[in-house]
Amino acid sequence: MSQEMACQLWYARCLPPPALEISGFPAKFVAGTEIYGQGEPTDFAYRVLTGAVRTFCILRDGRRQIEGFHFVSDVVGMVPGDRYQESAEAITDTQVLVMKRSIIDALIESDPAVTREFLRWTSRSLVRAKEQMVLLGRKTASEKVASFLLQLETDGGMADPIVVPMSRSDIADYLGLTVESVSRTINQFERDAIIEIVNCRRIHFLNRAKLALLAGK
Amino acid sequence: MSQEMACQLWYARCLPPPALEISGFPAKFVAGTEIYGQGEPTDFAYRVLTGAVRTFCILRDGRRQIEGFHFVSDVVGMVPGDRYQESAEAITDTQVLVMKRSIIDALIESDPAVTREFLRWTSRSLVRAKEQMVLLGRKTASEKVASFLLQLETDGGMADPIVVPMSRSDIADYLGLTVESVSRTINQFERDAIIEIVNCRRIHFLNRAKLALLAGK
DNA sequence: CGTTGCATTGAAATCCCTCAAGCGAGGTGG
DNA sequence: CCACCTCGCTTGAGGGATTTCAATGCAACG
Repeated sequence: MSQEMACQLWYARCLPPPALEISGFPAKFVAGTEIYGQGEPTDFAYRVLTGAVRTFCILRDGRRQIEGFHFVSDVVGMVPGDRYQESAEAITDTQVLVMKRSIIDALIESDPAVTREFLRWTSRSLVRAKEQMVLLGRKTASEKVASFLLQLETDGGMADPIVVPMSRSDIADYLGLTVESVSRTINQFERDAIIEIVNCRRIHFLNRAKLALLAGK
Repeated sequence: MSQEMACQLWYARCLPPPALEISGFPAKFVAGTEIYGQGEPTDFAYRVLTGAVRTFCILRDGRRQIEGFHFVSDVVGMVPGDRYQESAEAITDTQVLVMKRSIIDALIESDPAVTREFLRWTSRSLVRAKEQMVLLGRKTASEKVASFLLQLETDGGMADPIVVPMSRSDIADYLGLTVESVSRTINQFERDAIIEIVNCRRIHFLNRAKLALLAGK
């Protein structure tokens, strides 16, 4: 793999600093349960060991915007301020390493190498967030779903029939669409022979080039 | 002003580290001209001294997503990687302080206090970006425009009739709308006695509470 | 075998976009 | 100085992509 390619992947994943392999205690969250909630004190950060996590915001009337999906080795809850601005839930049964923020923060304060790692990580997360802003603001439903599928492949590091751990509803709230639109679009992709839906949680790419073209940019 | 309030503003503004008051040379950009372009090497960062700047991405077919507006004391071009992922243009005539990235990067490498400042700054920018994702993905046109107007007031630190330095087209591409929708919404706000349009670049708030309610969250 | 939750599909509605024209301020040249 | 042009903003009418509403299908589970 070329240097260039490695860099691309690094960008895509936004891998957290190795420093976050610091000591913590393991915990399990059953699918659908809350890991932390909007407004709670930011006492802990969580490294995903198995499973997958969603972070999201809820508007007064219940509309939900999923800000990101987080897979093995990702870290969630590492946000500034003393209250979480968003919530996090386990998508599937999930094991995490729970780390005290006070310890991490102390490490950031005391070890410049760690600080720099976090800065790199955060900067890349910011780049990612900006790409998502382009998707949300200016892409059509087809483009959104195509982008998402490709993103899922890179992020999950999936084998050929990629696994879709999240529900259609999660995908919708991540892409700024409705469940129905997501469903319709994915099934249209199958009719167009771009993908094959093995089952609703397992998708096989038939025409990656077409998908990439649709994803636009 | 309470500590709490000061913190809110700090969040809203995402002020860059004072370390970025490091030496550089001044430059002027006429309204509408490019400061840096997508794909160019990231040799410089720019601190806005006067005027306003927009950063944005362009899709193949010309669709544009404005990622942010940047006012006096903001810094643009401080992104990871060796190529800009986005472009930046002067909205009005703008004076900037041009700073060599190599110098800033060296400073980040050598001075832990500076590194921490940048980490805080980037983290807050990330929080801001996530809020924008909620806006783009889940808010209606009215909610988007209301949010924008309030945001403009906080960011610009404007007096009562707030100044709108950017065009309707810029606003549209920032909110994921069309020029027409922005225009219609703003004028509807005036008909509803929520704002008074002194002229298209100067708006007076008549009912801030209503506006905040509309902005949702 | 009924229940429950998620996914799919269809039909109708709606919000926002597209297209088109008019308007007004600012700049330019005759 | 004023006609004229240009560009950005506004306004209207119509259309379309996506949502909403509603119903059905389907797989997991007790």
